[in-house]
Amino acid sequence: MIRTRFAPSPTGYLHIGGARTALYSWAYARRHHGTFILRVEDTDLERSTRESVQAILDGMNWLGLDYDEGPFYQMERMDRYREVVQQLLDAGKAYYCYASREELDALREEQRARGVKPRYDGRWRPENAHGRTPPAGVKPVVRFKNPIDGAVTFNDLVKGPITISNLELDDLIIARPDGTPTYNFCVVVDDWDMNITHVIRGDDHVNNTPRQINILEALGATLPQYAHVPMILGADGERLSKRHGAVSVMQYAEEGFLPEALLNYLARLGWSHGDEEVFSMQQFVEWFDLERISRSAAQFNPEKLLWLNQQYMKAADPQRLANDIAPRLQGMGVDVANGPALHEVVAMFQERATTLRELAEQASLIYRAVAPSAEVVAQHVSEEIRSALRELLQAFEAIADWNVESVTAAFSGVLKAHGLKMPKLAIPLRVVVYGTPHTPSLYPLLALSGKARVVSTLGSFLTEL
RNA sequence: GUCCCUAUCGUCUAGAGGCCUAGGACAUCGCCCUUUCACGGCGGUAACGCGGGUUCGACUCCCGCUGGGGACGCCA
Repeated sequence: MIRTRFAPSPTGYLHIGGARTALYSWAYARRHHGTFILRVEDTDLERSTRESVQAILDGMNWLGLDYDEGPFYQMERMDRYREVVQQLLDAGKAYYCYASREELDALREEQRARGVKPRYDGRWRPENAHGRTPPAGVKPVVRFKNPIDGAVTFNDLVKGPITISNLELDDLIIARPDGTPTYNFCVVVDDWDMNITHVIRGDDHVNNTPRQINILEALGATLPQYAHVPMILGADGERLSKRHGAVSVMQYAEEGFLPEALLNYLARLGWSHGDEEVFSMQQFVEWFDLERISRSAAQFNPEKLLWLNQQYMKAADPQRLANDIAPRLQGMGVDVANGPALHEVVAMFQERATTLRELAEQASLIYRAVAPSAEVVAQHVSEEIRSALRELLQAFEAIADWNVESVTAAFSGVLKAHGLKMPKLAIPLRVVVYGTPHTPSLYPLLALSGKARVVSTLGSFLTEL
């Protein structure tokens, strides 16, 4: 039975790198009918916040990444960690270290200056410290007794075999003077207790893996399989940060991206199934395979995400999109009640918008008049056109049954009377009624807008001057 | 600095020694469609980092170099 987990620390928002890791972990469990667990690593009291926990939960929820167990919180498992620390101490696999921070800082500095890797030198290891008496009044940390020779090799499911010599490792601190456990230790105990079979996590944990394996072995635990997925870089190839724009998943929600589009993009960023580009989560789960994850970091490409989002927007059910943008329109102060049904408006605009935000803005034109700027008017509406528009207004006013046919007939009549080609009159009319020369196909648009709206906007424009 | 990982168009990638005249997608450029803007259709530009091996034959395997990323906390 496959058991995977996503273990974020609540020190910020769910960012897209974390979201992709969660997605892969989730998909792997789903693919194999296993269990997906959410675990919140909140042992850093300085930086962990309730808001961050909520933000992560919101992000997972918005993406539809549902978990079968959890969320578990490490802060609630303190007793268990202390118990295991004691177990290691009793077994002689961990020991107390009295070295002060200053002492360790000096050691590190000296090692760095010598051009070697900074490591704890094992000065309080029992075999080195015999006869030495602990300094009075110092509360010790607990260190894990890492093997001093040999090497740790594990077969990473995405990167292949990785070997790290124990010479590179040192005796890491597993408990602070106050007894609280540290990260690498909590992870080990949790993965062990939760029977995690596949640890799927970010690339930045590769170097932690041999340490964790050594502890797991000291505990006599069965080792999980590891799969380290590469990082996501910003569009400039640098590590993703705030200055790259949106890094939080919920920010994409606000900007009007569809969760399935983001999911599809993230799935395809660093993983592939032949030439497939647009696919549902159901298909993704069927295809997903850790071996197909690429081994190097990928750059985030906002343009492609936008394109994908548009693909999903075009294919989406208009009613669903209408529900999605209704709150946005309300927020913009647009009253939809007195106009045509929102889903009909959406159907007319959905293939022209790349995001829900854009769709809302475009749809709003149907419900409220936006006066064109004087510049735009000057550019598109000449005196000659103005007289044609007056005639058009009269023709429109005369229409009893306002629909595509009657609007077309009225418009064509004026066109013919003035010897004008379609765009000559269509563009000025767009500008006057909708405030912009760029709109969907004119006749259906006018028909949908309704006689009252068209006639009043056109009428007030013509009487203003 | 030390260790680990990594390397195909600008970007995401396909490629499991001959199928490669290196394919797809985004972006970009051009043409078509057209009632504007989009959508859509067609086409173009564009890549195997470098040097050594191995082999009859390397994008594919090995080594080195270089580039990129990561780790080296009483953070997670």
